[in-house]
Amino acid sequence: MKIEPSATRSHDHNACVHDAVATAVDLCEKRGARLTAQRRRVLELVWGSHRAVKAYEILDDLAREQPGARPPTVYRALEFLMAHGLVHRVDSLNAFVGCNHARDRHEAQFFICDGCGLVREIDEPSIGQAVTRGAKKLGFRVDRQTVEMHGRCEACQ
Amino acid sequence: MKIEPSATRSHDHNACVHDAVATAVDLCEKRGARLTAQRRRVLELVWGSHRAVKAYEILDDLAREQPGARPPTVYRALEFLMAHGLVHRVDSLNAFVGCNHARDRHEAQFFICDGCGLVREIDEPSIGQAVTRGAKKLGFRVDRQTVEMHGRCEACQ
DNA sequence: AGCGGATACGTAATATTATAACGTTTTCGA
DNA sequence: TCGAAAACGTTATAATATTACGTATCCGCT
Repeated sequence: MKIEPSATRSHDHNACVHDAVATAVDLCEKRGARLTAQRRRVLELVWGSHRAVKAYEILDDLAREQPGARPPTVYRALEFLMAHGLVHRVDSLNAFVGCNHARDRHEAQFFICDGCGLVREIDEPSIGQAVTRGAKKLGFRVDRQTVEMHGRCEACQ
Repeated sequence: MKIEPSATRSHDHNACVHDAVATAVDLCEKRGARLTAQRRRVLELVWGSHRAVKAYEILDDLAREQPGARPPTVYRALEFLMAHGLVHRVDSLNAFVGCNHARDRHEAQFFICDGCGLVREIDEPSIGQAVTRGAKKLGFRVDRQTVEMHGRCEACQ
C-alpha cells in the first residue's frame, strides 16, 4: 500500500499528496477516527490530481490494485473522507476534490476551470458574509453551502 | 393540454404558474424561440411546486398524459427551458426549479430548505461582487456560477 | 486472553440520473 | 411548395449512486 512515484506527475505534486496524507493521518488520530488503508488509498487517489475526480475513476484505479473493489467501496471511503473534511464533493461536476486545509472547519468555495479542469478551493470571507446577509433577509438558517464558479483559469483564457 | 386546477395547490399558486407560462410565451415569442406544447407542459410541471423537481418526477407526470414520454422528452424540454432562463438546474439536488424572473439575464442563487424542500431564488448582488473579488485575485474568468445554500427556512426552524 | 458490540468491509443487486444514436415528423423561410 | 433546420419518437445504454445483507475486524471491557 505504498505510494509509487508516477512518471506523469511532478515531484512537487507527489510531495503534496504525501503531505495531504500525513495531515489526514494526524487529524484522524486526534479525532479517534479510523483512516483505514482503503480510505487512505482513496484519499491518495483523489489527491492524485488537482482536478476533481469521478467516483468511478477512483473505482477503476482502485480496482487495478484490488480487484474486489466495488462502488460501495469507493462511496463509503468518500463518505468518511468528506465527513472529516479531507475531501469535498463538487456538485456541479458529480466529482470529488481533495481539500487543502482540512484542519479548520470551513465552507468550501471553488473556482473550476472548464478548460483544464483545475479546481481551486478558495476562502473568500466576503462571499460568506454576502450569503449571510442574503439569508438574514429571508430569516433563513444556512447549514451548508455549495459555491462553485465555472470559467477559465488565467492560463486557459 | 389545458391546465387543470389541482385540489392540492392553492389558487394563488395556480395563478402563479399561469403567470409564469404567460411570461414564458411572451419571452419566447420575442426571441423567436419555439415554446412547443411539450415544452410548455414541462414548464408547467416544473412550476407545479415551489420545490425543486426531479427529471423523472416530471417524466412520470408527463407520461400520465402522454404515454410515449421518455427521458429524452423531458431532458430536451429542460435543456430548452434552461437555455431561455425559464428553469434552473439545482446541482446539489439533481433537480430543477422554475425561475421567477426569467426576463433579465441573471445568475441564479438559491436558498434551499432541507425541511420542507422550498427553494427560494434570490438576487443578492453582494454575493456576485464578492465572487468577482475572489476571481480577480486568481485571474479567473467566471462564466457561470452555482450558489446553493442549504438549511432551514424561517417556518422550519 | 476472550467476549461482545460497533465499525468496516465484501458482494450482489438495483435505483437513479442522463445521454447517444438514428430515424421520422414538423416547422418555416426562400 | 421545396428543402433545410428544428423538434420529436424510440431504443438502447452510459454514468452515478444506494440498498441490503452477510462477514470480518477492531477495540473496549472484564
